[in-house]
Amino acid sequence: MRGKADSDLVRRQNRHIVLEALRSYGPMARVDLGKMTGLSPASITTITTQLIGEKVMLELDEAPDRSDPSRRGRPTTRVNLNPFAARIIALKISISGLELVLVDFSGEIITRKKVSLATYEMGADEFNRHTLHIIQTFLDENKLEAEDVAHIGVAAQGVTDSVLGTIAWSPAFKQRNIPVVGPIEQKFGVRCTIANDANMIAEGVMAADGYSYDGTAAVVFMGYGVGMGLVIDGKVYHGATGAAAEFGHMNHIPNGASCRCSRAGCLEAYASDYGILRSAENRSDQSPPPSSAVDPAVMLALENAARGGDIDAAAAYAKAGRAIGFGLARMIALLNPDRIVLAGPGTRALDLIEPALRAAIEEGVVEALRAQVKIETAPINTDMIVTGTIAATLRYLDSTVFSNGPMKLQVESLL
Amino acid sequence: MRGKADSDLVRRQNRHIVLEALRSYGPMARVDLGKMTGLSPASITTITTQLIGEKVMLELDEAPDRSDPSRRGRPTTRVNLNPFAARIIALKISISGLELVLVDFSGEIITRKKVSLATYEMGADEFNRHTLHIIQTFLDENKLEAEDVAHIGVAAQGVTDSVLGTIAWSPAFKQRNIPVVGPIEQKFGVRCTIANDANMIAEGVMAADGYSYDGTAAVVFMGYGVGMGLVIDGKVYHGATGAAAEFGHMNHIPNGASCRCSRAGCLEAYASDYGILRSAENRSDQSPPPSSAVDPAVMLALENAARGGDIDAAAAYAKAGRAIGFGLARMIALLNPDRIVLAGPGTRALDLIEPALRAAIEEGVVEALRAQVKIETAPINTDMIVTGTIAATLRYLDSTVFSNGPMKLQVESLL
DNA sequence: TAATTTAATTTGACGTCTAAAATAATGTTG
DNA sequence: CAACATTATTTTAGACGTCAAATTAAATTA
Repeated sequence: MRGKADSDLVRRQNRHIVLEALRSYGPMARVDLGKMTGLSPASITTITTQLIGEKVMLELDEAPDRSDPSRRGRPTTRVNLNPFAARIIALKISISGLELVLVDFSGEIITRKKVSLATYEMGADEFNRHTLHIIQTFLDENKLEAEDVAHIGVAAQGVTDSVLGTIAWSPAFKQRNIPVVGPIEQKFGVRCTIANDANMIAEGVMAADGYSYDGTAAVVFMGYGVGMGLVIDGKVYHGATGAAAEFGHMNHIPNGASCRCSRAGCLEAYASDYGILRSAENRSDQSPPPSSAVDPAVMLALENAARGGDIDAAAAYAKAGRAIGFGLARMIALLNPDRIVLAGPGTRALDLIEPALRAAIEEGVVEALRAQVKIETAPINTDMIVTGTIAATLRYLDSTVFSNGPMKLQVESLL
Repeated sequence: MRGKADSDLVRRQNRHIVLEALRSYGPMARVDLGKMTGLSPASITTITTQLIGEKVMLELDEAPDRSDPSRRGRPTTRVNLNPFAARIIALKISISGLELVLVDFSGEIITRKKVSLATYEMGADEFNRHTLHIIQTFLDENKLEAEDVAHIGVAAQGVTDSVLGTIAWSPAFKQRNIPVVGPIEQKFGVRCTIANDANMIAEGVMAADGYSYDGTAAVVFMGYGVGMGLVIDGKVYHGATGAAAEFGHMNHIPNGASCRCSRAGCLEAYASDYGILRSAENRSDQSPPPSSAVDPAVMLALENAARGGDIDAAAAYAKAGRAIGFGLARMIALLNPDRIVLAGPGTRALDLIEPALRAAIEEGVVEALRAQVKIETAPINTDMIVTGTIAATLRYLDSTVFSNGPMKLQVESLL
C-alpha cells in the first residue's frame, strides 16, 4: 500500500503525467495535454506555466498549423520538454566495448560514440580506469563539465546488481562483481544507475508504444547470448537486485550443455550463437564455450546452410528453438503473460527456429495458459538497448527530479 | 502510469490506508492510526468521523486501559472496523469438496461448514446445481438473505481464470472450463471473484505479517499437488487471467513423467504426493496418475519408511526435492526473488526433501542470483487457503467499496 | 481543587483542482 | 471590413482535503 496522500502528492502526480505525455507523444498543444491526462484546461495552464517558469518546458515558437483549412478558432501553441533542462549520458557496456550516447532532456541524441575495449582479461580497476577516461574524453569532446550531466544510465550485458551498482557476472569479463556505479559517481559527482541490457530492450519496446501497454509481457533477446526483459503490469520488472529475468541462464536440462557462465544446462548453451554453432558442428554439448562473440558472418552462413538443406545446421536451429520454447513454456506457467516479443539478431533465423519453438511451448505448458499469449517479433535493426536506456533514464529523471517542482528555499535560517 | 490526481483520490487513498491499518493491526486509538498512517490528528478525526457516520467503523465501548499505572492523561478510545458493515463468504473448492466460511467485516469468522462432494465425474451444470444449493442452504442455516452478503470469494484448486470466472482446469474435475462466478452472481446477485488456491495461500502468508513485506517472494505449496503463489513487489501476482504461478505444471523434464494434467514432465509429476508415491513404489514415470488424492496416512507411512532406511522411499523424496529445486532455480533465474516460503503438508517431509532441493538450486542457477534468496517454512497446520481468501476478499472490499465514501445522491433529476 | 498530561476536536490557512466566465486569436460572413 | 463564430488559453471563484495551532476533553497527580 502506498502512503498517505496530500496536495503535495497531487501536484507531483499531475506534473508527472504531463511530463510523461510530452515524453511519450512529443510536442503538443495544451488542449491535447488536457485530453491526454484528463486534467482540466485550468490545471493544465497552472502546471505548464510553472514548468515553463522552471525551464523544464517551453512554448514552441512556430507558425500556426494551416494544414487543415477548415480549421477555425484560435490556433494552438504547442509546448514541449525543454531540451536544455538536462543532459544525460547512456553508457552501454558489452562484449565488444563501450558505447556512449549524449542525449538532451527532450530525448534528442546529441552525439554518440563507440570505443572498442578488450574487457575480458581486465580486472575491475583497469576496466574502471579505462572507462572513466573514456567518459572524461567524451565530455571534453562535447565541451561539457561533469555537472552539466544530470544522470549516467548504464546498460550492461550479463547479471547486474542495481543495488550494489555492479556487474555481478558478465560474458564480457572474466572477473566477477565489477563495481561500475561507484567509481562513476565518485569521479564525476553525477548520479548513475546500472541495469541489465535485456531489461533495457524491454524498456525500449515499451517506450516504442508510448508505455501504453499495461499487461505482462516477456521480451526475449536472441543473439550472442539469450536474455529476457520482463514487463509486469506495464512496468519493467527488475527483481530484488535488478538481476531479474536471467532467461539465458535459466536451466533447460539438468546437467546439460556447458555454458559460458561455467554451469551446465543453461538455455543459452543451446540457443545462443555459440550454442547453435556448437550443435551444428556436431561438437559435444560439453565442449567449452568460446570467450568471445561469434562472428556474425559465421552465423549468417550457418543460417543459409540450414535453409539450403544442411541437416546438421537445421537440427541445431531446431534444438535452439526447442530450448527457447521450453524456457518460454516454463515462464508462461509461472507468469501467465499475455504477450511475448522476440527480438535481437537471432530473430533473423526465426523461420528456422519457430516451428520447434512453438511445438515446445505446446508440449511444455497447459493449453489454458498458453492460449492467451501472443507471440510477436520486434524489428531487429534498431539499437533497442540504447533506446531503452535513454527512455528509462529520462523517465527516471522525470519522476525523481522534475515532478517535484523547484527547490523550496530554506528561509527559516535567515531569521 | 496512474491517472490524474485530485482531492477525490486523496480522500480515497487516505480512507483506504486508515481501513488497512485497522484491518492489519486490529482496533486502535485515533492517535495510533495517525502514527500508523502518517496523517495528522486533524485528518484522522475527519476521516474517522465520516467512517463512523457511514457505519463502516465504530468506536469501541470499553473501560480505559489501566495496565500501565504510570500512564497519565486522557485515555484513548479505540476504534475498529464495524463487523456489521458487511458479511462475506469464502468458498473453497477442492478435490475433497466445498468449504464455506461466513465472515464479518472485521474478519471474524461467524460460521464455517464443510460439504464433501464427489466432483470429479460431474459436469459443469451438475456441479453448479449442487454448489448453488449448498450456498443457499448455508445462507438459510445462518438466516441470511443473499443481499446480506457483500461478496463471495472463491478459491479453487487448479488453473482458474479470474477474467472469465471459470475453473479452466482442475484435478477435482474431469471437465474443463467450468463456470463458477457467473452462476453464483446470477443466482444470488452478489459480486463474486475466483482465484487459484496457491495464490490465496500467498495472500494468507502476506496477511500474516500485516502486508508489511514489499519485496518479491514465492510461496510454494507442497501436498496433493504442487502450487505456487507469487508475490511481486509486495502484491500477490495474478497474471493476465489469474492463472499465474502454475508451478506444479511448469515443465521439469521435457517428455518426462506423466502428470494428472495429461501432459508429461510437469514438476508435480515428480513432487506431489502421487508422484512421490509412484517413484517410491518403483512404478514407471509413465504409469498413469490417480484421479483422487493420496490418503494422507499412506504418505505419512512413506515418510517414516524413508526415515527408517527404505532406500526407494528416500530416493523418491530426493527426486521430488531435485524437481522442486530445479523449478525454484528456474523461477529464481526469472524473478530474482528475495524470499521463498515453503508451505503445505508436504513440508512435513522437508528433512527428506531439503538436501536434494538445495543441491538442485545450487546446480541450477548462478550464485549471484541465488545468494540473496532466503528460504523459509510456513506453519503447516493452519488453513492458509481460507485465511488468505478471507483476507483478499476483505481487502478487495476495502478498496473498491469502503474507500469511496457514501453514495452521492443524484439530486439533479428532481429539478 | 488546581496543575499536568495525553487524546481528540475545532479553527483558520493553504494548496490543488474544477466549472464557469473572461480573454485571446483566428476564420467566416454579410 | 465589422460583427459573429469558433477554438485555445487564462482568470476567477468555489470546493475539497490536509495540516498546524488552538481549544476542549478526560484522565492522573500533587
